[in-house]
Amino acid sequence: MTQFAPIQEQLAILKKGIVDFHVETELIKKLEKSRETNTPLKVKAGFDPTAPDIHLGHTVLMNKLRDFQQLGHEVTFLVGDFTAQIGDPTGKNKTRPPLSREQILANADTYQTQAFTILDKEQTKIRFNSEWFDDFGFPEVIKLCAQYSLSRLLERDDFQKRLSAQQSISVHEILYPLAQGYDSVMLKADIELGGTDQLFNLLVGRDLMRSAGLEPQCIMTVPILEGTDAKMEDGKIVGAKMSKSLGNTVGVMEDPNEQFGKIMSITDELMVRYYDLLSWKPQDEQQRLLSGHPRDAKIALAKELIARFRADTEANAAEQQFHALFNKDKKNDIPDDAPQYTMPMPEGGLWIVNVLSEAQLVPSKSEAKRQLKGNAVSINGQRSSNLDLKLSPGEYKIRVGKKRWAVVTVE
RNA sequence: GGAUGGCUGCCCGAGUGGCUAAAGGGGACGGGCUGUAAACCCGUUGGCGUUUGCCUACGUUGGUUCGAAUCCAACGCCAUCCA
Repeated sequence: MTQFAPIQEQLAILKKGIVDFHVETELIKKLEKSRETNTPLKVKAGFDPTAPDIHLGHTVLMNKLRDFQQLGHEVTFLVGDFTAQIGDPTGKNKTRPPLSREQILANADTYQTQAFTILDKEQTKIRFNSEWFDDFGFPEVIKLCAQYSLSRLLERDDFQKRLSAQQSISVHEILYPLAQGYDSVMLKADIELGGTDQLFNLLVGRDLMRSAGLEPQCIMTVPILEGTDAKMEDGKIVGAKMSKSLGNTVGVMEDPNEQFGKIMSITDELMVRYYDLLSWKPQDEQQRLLSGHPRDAKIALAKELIARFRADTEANAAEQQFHALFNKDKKNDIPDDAPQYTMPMPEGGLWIVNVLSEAQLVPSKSEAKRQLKGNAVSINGQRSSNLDLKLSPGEYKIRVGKKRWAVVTVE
């Protein structure tokens, strides 16, 4: 008896939401064999150990891996600790400082903790590609390079772009796809998953496996999630991918109140996309929510995600916090957990500009003055644009704009 | 090794001797309108001094000049081409 579901059933689940899929007939064969021998398929996904924090963008891939696991297959998390030293060419040509062994291990560790809010620990294996690359000698490098042609490597999209823009390509960059492909050889992966930007690398893996006499891996790519700042233009979502360096992420480990707020602030169109790629709710329920008030649909999404990464109670707390803060119709209230500051009063009163800057509500005194002039500052619910204001002893609830506040006690 | 072009504020980009804290755009922030959405309108966008003021800034270091982002020299970095 096999523990695996019928092929067509599995295929339907696995194909959902996939952008590129190579090659369906091969996957069907693999699934058949898996059923016959009652062995799970080996699903490979790479992870870049330079950034330990995972965000919603990464979870799109995780969600797909989870589908595999729920069907009984085995996920291998490949930590690219060796390849991290090369750096994927897609990035800007900043050379990043090489990470220490400890740093990589620490990153891999936090990464897993976060990943396991989605994935099943039992069905996940962790491997490091330094296992085989640390002792990889120059003769072997030559041998590996001999299996692929330069013209094929240069077909890669961003190499093409750089070539036609007359920008330079370093030699080590073209080795990256080979290294990643070789990982698949070593792991004997049945399937490799990645973002659509990984398609080229994944395909190289197929070729290298073939030349190594192995059955080539199947390939699936998932869409790249747009960051929270993506907007709608001409009926299309336009925006950079979610990435920490762009500051448009919602982190899995982030403060739930922040997560809630960030999700509430995305555009309505982007919300539909987020539902599509992130929600685990059944299709009909998603439809029902999306046909209602967009604000309520966003609330439901925010709660679903926070509950997934944390707990239901935290999701509810975040919702309440949100309502407490913003539903009171601009009462200029500030939350209970506002930062507290106590300041001594100098001769003649404490100047408001100093208060704002010392309470870290603004980055500089000049900025404090600007915000005052811009009518952004409220004190105990009263707007004030008085640059000369001095505070006498007492407690003040001070708010700058919508999102910055503090309680200041003047002694 | 040689030749050429470039290096300006968060980003792009104008600026070829004083009127330049540096046009314009983007982004960001703030205000209005809202659903902490979008769109739209308005304002702000180096720091410090509570005004008039001072300091720092146009790759780096020196120089010319009463005065330099702007002229000169050397160096550094990026890119392209030739070898």
